[in-house]
Amino acid sequence: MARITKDPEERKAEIMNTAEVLFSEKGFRNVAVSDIVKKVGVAQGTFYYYFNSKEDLLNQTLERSLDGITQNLNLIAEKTDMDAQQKLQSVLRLALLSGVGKQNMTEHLDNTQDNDMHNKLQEKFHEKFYPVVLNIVEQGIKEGCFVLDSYKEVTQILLLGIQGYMHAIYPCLKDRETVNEKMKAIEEVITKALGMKRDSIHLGI
Amino acid sequence: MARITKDPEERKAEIMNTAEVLFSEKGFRNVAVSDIVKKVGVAQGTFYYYFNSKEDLLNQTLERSLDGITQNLNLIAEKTDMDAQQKLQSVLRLALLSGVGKQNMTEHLDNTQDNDMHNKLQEKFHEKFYPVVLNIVEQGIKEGCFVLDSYKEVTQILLLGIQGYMHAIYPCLKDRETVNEKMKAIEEVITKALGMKRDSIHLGI
Amino acid sequence: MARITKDPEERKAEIMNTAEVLFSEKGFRNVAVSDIVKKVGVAQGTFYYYFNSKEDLLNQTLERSLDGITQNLNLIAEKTDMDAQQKLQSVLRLALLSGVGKQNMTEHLDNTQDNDMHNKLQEKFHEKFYPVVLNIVEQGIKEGCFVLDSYKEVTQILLLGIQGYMHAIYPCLKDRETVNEKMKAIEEVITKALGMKRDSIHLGI
Amino acid sequence: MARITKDPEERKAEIMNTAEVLFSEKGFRNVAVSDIVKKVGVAQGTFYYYFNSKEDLLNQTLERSLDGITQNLNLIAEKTDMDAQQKLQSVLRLALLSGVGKQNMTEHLDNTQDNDMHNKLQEKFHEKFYPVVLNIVEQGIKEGCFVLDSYKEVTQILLLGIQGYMHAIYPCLKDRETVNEKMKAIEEVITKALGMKRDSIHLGI
DNA sequence: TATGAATGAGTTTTCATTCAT
DNA sequence: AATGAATGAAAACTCATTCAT
Repeated sequence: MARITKDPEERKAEIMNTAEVLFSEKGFRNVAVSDIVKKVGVAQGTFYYYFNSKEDLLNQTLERSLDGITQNLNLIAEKTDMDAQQKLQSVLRLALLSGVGKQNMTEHLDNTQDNDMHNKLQEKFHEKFYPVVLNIVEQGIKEGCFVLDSYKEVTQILLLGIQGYMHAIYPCLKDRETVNEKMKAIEEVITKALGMKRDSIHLGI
Repeated sequence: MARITKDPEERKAEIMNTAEVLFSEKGFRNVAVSDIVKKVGVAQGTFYYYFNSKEDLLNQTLERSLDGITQNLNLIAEKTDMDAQQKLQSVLRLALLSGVGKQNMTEHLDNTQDNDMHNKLQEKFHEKFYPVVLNIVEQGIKEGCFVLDSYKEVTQILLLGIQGYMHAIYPCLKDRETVNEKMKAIEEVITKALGMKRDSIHLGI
Repeated sequence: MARITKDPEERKAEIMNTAEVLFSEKGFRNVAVSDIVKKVGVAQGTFYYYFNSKEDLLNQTLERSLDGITQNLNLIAEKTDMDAQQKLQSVLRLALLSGVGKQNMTEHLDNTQDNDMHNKLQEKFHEKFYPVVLNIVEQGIKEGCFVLDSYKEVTQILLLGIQGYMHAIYPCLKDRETVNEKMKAIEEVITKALGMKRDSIHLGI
Repeated sequence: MARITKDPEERKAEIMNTAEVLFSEKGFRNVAVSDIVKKVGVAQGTFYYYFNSKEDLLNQTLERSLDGITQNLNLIAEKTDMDAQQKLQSVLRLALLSGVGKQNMTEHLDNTQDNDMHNKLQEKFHEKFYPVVLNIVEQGIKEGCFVLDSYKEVTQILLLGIQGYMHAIYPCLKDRETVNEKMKAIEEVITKALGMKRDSIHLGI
């Protein structure tokens, strides 16, 4: 077959894009490397020139897809003109919204199919997200607008709860009304658990 | 090979026990049916005499391993001589403690290995646990000792958060001190999120 | 389970009846011994008390289902008040008609599924049918109403042709009109190949 | 094991050839894919690189084995310098002769073993053969050298009869004498059933 | 960089049959 | 006559990965 040489970066991106689509359609486990290369139009071996393994591809794909959010997350966190509560609100909205986006990587999967990928995504997300939020919480405590004791642990519990909750309710998020209702619940837990004094944060759309 | 006939219940339990051990050692995906039967000392066919598939075995095993807790959970929930706060405390302690026990099914796994089983267990656990807790929360609201709005959602978020948290910190639960520290965090979230008036619940050991 | 003892013949017949139904529904290969015993309501072992093997069951079942026709076939063949042509006609009608009946043992099968059974049936049928027809043909030659040289071979070819043809067209035999049309073709071949002088035989309905 | 790369076409042919031999020796059902690859000396996976399934291999093998005849069949059918009777004779000889050759795919089988393959071959053969012969018969009717009514059906019956007959007598075809005897029978049926005016066709060797 | 043929271990599942009771 | 638990061989297919070119 004709040998088509491309810019390596381009080629790699091509593979990752295709994989991302296939993974979200059929689940990591159910997508064979051969499926990916077939769709991209390259040889089996080419894949292994760019990635060490299928697992490696998954990692890179997930990593890449979190990079965007992470950057924005950090941007917010570093703002000096926002108080902790404002930051928290922004950061949560961003995460929740993009979470919905990220969802497209997993939404078609019934549970059995592909927990691997979903878990990994969750985990990686938590890894990026937790430090940022923790930072904000610390700021909030210093500023006196959050009041809580085991703030590290509580923050972790809250984030994990929200993540799990979002995962559980994704299928139900059809209309704005439902979304807002769910968001209200999240607001409530956060507000109370962080011991916010003033008014609560607002996440609805 | 010598044909050893046993009481069906016994044989089935034998298989399930062995499977439980192997699953926790190597992960569901990494245990072949052939591994199980080899260890039990029966023929491959015998396995399929008792279970429709490997998946079926997993379901039954998990189900069985939750049965005990579920019963106790319900026992507590139905008590008439405990107020909501007492019930909640008991129920959480039970879950947390047994959760530690349940851990033996997953403790040896590094993360990559076996999300299938773990997720399924989580899910099944949540299915059993959530209704019970929800009931208690409703009771607490009626009794006036819990104060919160979106109680259904908040309860769900809290439970998922705790589950996720427990999962995340299992490797760290070495000494009583650490455990108590983590428990304190859980107490704090719960107490605040449910808007408990009086003193908080206590989960430490 | 309750042990229900029955008259052996009855029990055996019960199994054969059930098997016949299942075979015709799903094909010999696709019916497991366990399916049969389950439906009959006896134990696996009971099956092997009555039959040496699954194959044995098939043979006996087919044999039994051909016995009826064979008897009738012989009855006709032995008549002394019919000439060869009349006999041939009767015999063919009988076979064709019962063939349609026999069809219920194979009609639901797509070709891949179960040629074993069908071939065996065909073969057994031919074994019973051929001698009878051959006999009639010989009579016809003596009587002078059939004129042909290699009568043994020609008879065989004709019968095999008809069998194959019937098999091929079974799916099309919806209405009387179609049937008659097909029968006419059979009449034509027979009449010509056997070199019948007088008018032809008639098989339509 | 040493990795030996070959021209794909060659490798595929190699597999098909080996399969053809094994199938004819032991029957399709009784040949495992592992048998084939072992004999060819390639890995199991290699097989599935070239064929989608064992069934697929069978189809391709049979198809290939009919290709030669089919081409010759058509060549004859399209001749303009032969009358229908000549064509029919040529076509039948070709089929009968090659049929004997084709026999190597099934000759070692006792009846139980392998109807799948044989039926499929028969069917595929009929599919190719029937249209050609039908065409010739139509030509013959136009030319006036064949006289019959339900020519389509009659042709089908004749071909199926001959096919079945050939199958039945293969084991007996030892010497030229026997063959000629059987051929004579075929000639007779054909000649009579098609209502040939002039002298009959001749198939002997 | 890229190809694509080749690898081969690994897995679930089916089912006819046996046999101790 | 009947049970039903137990057997175990067999078999098709998958797919991540390798490697000679």
